[in-house]
Amino acid sequence: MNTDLLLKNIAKHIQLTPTEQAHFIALMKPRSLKRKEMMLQAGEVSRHSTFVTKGCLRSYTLDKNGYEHVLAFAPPDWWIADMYSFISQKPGTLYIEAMEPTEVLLLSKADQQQLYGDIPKFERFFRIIVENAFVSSQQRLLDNLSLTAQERFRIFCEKYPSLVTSLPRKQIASYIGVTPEFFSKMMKSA
Amino acid sequence: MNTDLLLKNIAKHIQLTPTEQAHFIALMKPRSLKRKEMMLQAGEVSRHSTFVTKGCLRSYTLDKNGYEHVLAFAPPDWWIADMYSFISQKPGTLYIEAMEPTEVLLLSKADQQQLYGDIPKFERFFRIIVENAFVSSQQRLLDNLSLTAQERFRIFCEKYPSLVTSLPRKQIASYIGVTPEFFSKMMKSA
DNA sequence: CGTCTATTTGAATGTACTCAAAAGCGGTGG
DNA sequence: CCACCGCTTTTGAGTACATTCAAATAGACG
Repeated sequence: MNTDLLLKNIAKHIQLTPTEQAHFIALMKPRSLKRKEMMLQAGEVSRHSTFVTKGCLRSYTLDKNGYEHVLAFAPPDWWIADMYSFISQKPGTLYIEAMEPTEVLLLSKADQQQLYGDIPKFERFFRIIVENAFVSSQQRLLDNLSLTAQERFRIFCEKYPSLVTSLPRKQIASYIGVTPEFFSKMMKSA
Repeated sequence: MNTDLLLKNIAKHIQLTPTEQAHFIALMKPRSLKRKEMMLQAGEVSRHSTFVTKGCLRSYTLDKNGYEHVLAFAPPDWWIADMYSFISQKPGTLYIEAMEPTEVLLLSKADQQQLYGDIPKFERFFRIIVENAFVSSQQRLLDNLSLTAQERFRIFCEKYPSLVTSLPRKQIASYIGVTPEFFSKMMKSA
């Protein structure tokens, strides 16, 4: 299992001793997912923080008309969860699905809480991760309020250059908040 | 200055000893703002976390056409900041303005960092605050992607019942992402 | 009380959606 | 490795939700 990527991800924000590294890694449980396999379904309780080492996950909701709305993509080196469900331990509203064969490392809620108490540096690490996620989410919200679909797509291209070429257009359309039909027309005229 | 509200706000998530409480309160600097007074301008660096004890703040951006887009309202018992600027200590994009005579308590970035090291419970407190803010932000993003203006307004009414009656409709319109003109028409037909 | 801002109203416009159907592409099994 | 099937992408016509601009009215703060 690819723990190098994870340790480097963590080293961006906190420094761990070799012992702490080993202790932490021992808590991470690997899991492989097939293409289209579900990590989490709406209605379930999210019991883990998930770190992606290979492939790609996406989280989305279904609206009352049955349409999907993509909340996030998680390529390698990203953390993902249904944060609402994870912190409240109540049934969530998100689906998390593998878009291709994917490998993840799972940290259980209990182990994560334990880690916060044992090694406060980890509380700092996850605080920083969530702060950054919050900033991104707010920026995306403002982009949705103030920009056209065309401009939101341009920003998506800048922010996720590798995903632009690898993801189905339908998924990108959903992320930026337009229908696949409109996205197709937009691409032609641009 | 109203430190009771602040101590109760904190007690929702962590327990402090009387000494810790006193130490913390000593770091909070009070400030009064007049109606329409700016706490922060776009282009400035956000140097404090702000806790509102009276009145109401709002954060917003200006788009390239000069239109305002409200990111957040902060009535009493709420924390607010330009999180991007606060964590990066770079010039931000948000304006934070008092909507009415407002009283706040300010915690400087330096003092907050110090607090994280001295009393790890505070790192936990702010982690939890940001986690909740992140969940709200994501939910609002999904609402903007999947609901009509009508439905977003209904959700706003449920979530901020006190603000619905006290805020100018123009501000609510901006928050839910429609023009004041359309908001007016929507209210008539509903 | 006066002025400035918020709100309403109306008409014309635009951006993006819905529905339907054809064309293209890719994964999976034989 | 190929062919088929299913899903993605495209295309077109009609429609809806929301915007823009202009102007009248109402309301609130100093």
